[in-house]
Amino acid sequence: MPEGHSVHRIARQFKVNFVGERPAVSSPQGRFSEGAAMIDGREMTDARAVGKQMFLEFDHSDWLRVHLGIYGAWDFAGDVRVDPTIQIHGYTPGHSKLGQTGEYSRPDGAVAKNISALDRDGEDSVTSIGAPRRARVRMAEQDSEREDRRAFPPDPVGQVRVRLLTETVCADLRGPTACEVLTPGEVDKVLQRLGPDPANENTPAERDRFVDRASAKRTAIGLVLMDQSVLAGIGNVYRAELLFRAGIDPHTPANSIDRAALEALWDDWAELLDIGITVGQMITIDGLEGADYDRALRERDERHWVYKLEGTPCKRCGTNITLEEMGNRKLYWCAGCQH
DNA sequence: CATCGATGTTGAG
DNA sequence: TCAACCTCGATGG
Repeated sequence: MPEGHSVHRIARQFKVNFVGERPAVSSPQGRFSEGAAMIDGREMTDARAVGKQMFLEFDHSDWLRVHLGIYGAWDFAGDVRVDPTIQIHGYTPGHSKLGQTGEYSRPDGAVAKNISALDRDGEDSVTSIGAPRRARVRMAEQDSEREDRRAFPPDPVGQVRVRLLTETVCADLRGPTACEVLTPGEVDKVLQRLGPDPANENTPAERDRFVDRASAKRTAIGLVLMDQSVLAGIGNVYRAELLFRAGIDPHTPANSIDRAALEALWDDWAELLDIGITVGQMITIDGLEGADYDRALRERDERHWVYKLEGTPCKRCGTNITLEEMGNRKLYWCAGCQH
């Protein structure tokens, strides 16, 4: 799925295109007709992401909670506005770059240099930022933007669980694991079961919350990082890549890891997440520039250290990358680099 | 064109 | 522990 970064991107798209509007809400597929009727025509007053969950608020009271699960996706259509803080890459024939992103500044004031490579004209790598334009924008595991010549609003394609529709924009949800209307109290209950999310609050206190929860567990750190009640938003890709970057063996019991090392994990996660939100790709190899960076945008193998690279030599030490099962998921790591 | 597998979670057993 | 959820790109014949 979409790990945490995608959900933050989608929430930003809702902020820009729907908050302040009174969308018509329906369930073309029918499986969410009752819930849709509860929020139909009401004003969307907030859009938030916490970990992998998104919450859309209506009339400052009820919330639509959406979890994309492993293959859920949102499709935006119509005159779609792209949030100025995010980039969307995709093949868009004849579509020149609409905006310059320049260097990308992080909340701490530092500048992530490898992002600046985006300001170049690319044949099939396009940075899309700017005014609303007629487009189809898919927000899922892999975001994309295409021209859209269909009439507006488009006929629902496939099983659309929810459609939100304003005069100018349409958002279709398909394949979610969760889609329900909640009261504020019910939302609180969900949030209580979620750990901190550095994209919402990256403070020493929040970092301590993570470190406290993690160091209370003797479970393998590879499992703890996937536990959404410890740290919200990490999935299978970021887990593998974060542990490689930290040089930590995924089997290490969390409670045997230094506080300082756990703090460093939080900091690194905050940084990777930030890049993921901005770029729309899980770029977990640092310092790529120019053609290398462009290649990383297109090819998964070029942006990761270990994920789905089993059997190939580690890019750092040459040891073959290991694949094993951990917690019903595939775990990729380098026995040469991670101890 | 059929089949597989996935960046996730829930809930039955 | 494992199937179900229900989508779709990648893979193979």
